[in-house]
Amino acid sequence: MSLQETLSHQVIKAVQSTYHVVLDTIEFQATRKEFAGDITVVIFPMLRFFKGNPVQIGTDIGNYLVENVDEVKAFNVVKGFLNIEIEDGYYLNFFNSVNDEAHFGFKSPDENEAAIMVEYSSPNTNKPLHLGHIRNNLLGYSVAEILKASGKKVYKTQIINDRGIHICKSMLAWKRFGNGETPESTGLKGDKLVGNYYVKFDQEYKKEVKELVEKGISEEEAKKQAPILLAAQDMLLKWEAGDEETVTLWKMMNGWVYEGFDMTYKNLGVDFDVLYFESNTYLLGKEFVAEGLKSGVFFKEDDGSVWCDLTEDGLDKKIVQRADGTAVYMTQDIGTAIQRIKDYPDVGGMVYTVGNEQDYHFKVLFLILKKLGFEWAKNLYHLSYGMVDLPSGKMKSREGTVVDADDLIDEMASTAGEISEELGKLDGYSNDEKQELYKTIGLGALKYFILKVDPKKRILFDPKESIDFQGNTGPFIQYTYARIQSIIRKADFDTIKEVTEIALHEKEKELIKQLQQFPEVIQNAAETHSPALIANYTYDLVKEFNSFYQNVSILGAENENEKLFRVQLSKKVALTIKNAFSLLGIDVPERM
RNA sequence: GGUCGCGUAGCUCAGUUGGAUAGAGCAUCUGCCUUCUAAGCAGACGGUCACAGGUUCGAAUCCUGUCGCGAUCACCA
Repeated sequence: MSLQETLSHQVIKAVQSTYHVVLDTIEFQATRKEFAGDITVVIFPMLRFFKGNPVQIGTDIGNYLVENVDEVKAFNVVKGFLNIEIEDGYYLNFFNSVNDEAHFGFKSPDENEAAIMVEYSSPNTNKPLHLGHIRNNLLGYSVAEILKASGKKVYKTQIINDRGIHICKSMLAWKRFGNGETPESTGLKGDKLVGNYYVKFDQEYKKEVKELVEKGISEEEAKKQAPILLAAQDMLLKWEAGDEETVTLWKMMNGWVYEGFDMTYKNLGVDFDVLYFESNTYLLGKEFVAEGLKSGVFFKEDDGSVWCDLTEDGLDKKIVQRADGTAVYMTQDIGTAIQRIKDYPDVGGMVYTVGNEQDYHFKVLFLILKKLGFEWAKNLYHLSYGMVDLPSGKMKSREGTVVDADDLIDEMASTAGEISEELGKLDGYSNDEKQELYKTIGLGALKYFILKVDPKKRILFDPKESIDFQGNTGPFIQYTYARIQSIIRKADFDTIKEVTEIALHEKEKELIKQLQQFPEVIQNAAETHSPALIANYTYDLVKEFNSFYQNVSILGAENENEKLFRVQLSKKVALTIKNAFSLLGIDVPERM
């Protein structure tokens, strides 16, 4: 039984014996720093069930607890708050009971429980990844790791948008202006090379539109009739018809892009268990559209297009198949979802990491899947996140304001390098070790910067101000970890022995209390799909540790027992930092 | 216009199922490196929680309305 459960039980008994009322639940909160005590019972809610003076009630309960609960040392009452002081022994026992757990706070996956599939990234294959994709990838990866740590089996996946007019534009431009360029011949990353031709297409297209307008054609008409656009559309038709030359070109250029993406994913430290490609799934939804038509979930318009009427659910009518019989985005998403459950029958729910601009789409998708009668449809969750904006507004590729993912990662590492060089604490590190470390720190700063904010809020990123390395940042937390490692390296004695009979320093007690919360924080973060909770928890833990570190000597403790305990406690904090950061996909360094 | 989301210190953000005097970091200012890494610690300054009502013993938190910002309402994805 946890301490809170014990206390809850005893408070109910105390109230029962004095006031003859049986309460259902007792409200607890952590005691505020300015008052003596460790845990606080809020008296106010009790007044609903019986009359009395809150201070008197608190005092009565406090006296009862001191007498009947071993762990309760003392109490004080401030207004309607009963602050309870807990015996050091309780915290010491708790610490010793979890001290040897390698993954304290994590739950191992329950094989009987349904697995969850987490989708993230899911880029188009016509241009490189940018800062927006970084937020998506970090969020999806982190939520997947958090779900795993909370005891779920998880599959990471993505749907790669490998077909459509966008990739045809890059293909066409490359064919016309590329002179056979390849990543090898240019030394460019494949995704960058293909992205360049996407830009080239847009330039040519604009030129043609302008020329047409000068010839007296309306702008609207010109935008539709520009020859290069017509050629791209023609290419898409050829692709759909399976034209060999087109398909070969498509395969080659997509191949370049995948190689480029893989490098970026590797750099970012994210991975996937299974990939889905739109070119494989875009036709899948159609059979379920046919089924939905039969069962009356969908209806057919005179022109042959198929719709779902969602007006009764407060939404609109939504098209699920075009008049010409081809698939729309919705058709494909219906098919992909069903396909995934077929491929992985143990999956009972899915998380879609997609920006909040698609809130409506997913609302509709989930509703349609429910109407089609899929049991798992109630376990679908749209992990909707806010856009990453620049001070100038949205990132626009045509205006060259896009923050490229690879560039940003490199810049972060080189900034980390500059700061490290200035501080000069890396004597004995080889150049390779240094580069590795700079990347760890740079990525730590970037990932923490993005993950510490609530996913649904939009992020303002100012490239000029860059990302901090001090205060509430990734490097600050990494630094604390490195400091602890330094102490552990210096503690050249056996640290296994269990310490029992010591009085806890206030800072030590606070640290243990902080550690105690970790399991609950993980569960909470999993339920709310929020890496920000993990980030904030880790920051609080680290702040607490630094205060301890600066105010209490660890290796210079008064006696061997205390020294041993402080090293153990520091070690545990370091391990918790490492584990918590692993949930955010952030590495920790041994030195920095 | 309809729908959804957001609005907390100069800036970037926390704030648990409603609870004590709303918390951090950055920036500004004070102290602290003959002692375990100063990317740190200790402190100061900084608030009409967008605004107005309502519910409650108690509201940043719940309800209603107003204003501001963003997204969305495609046979695009």
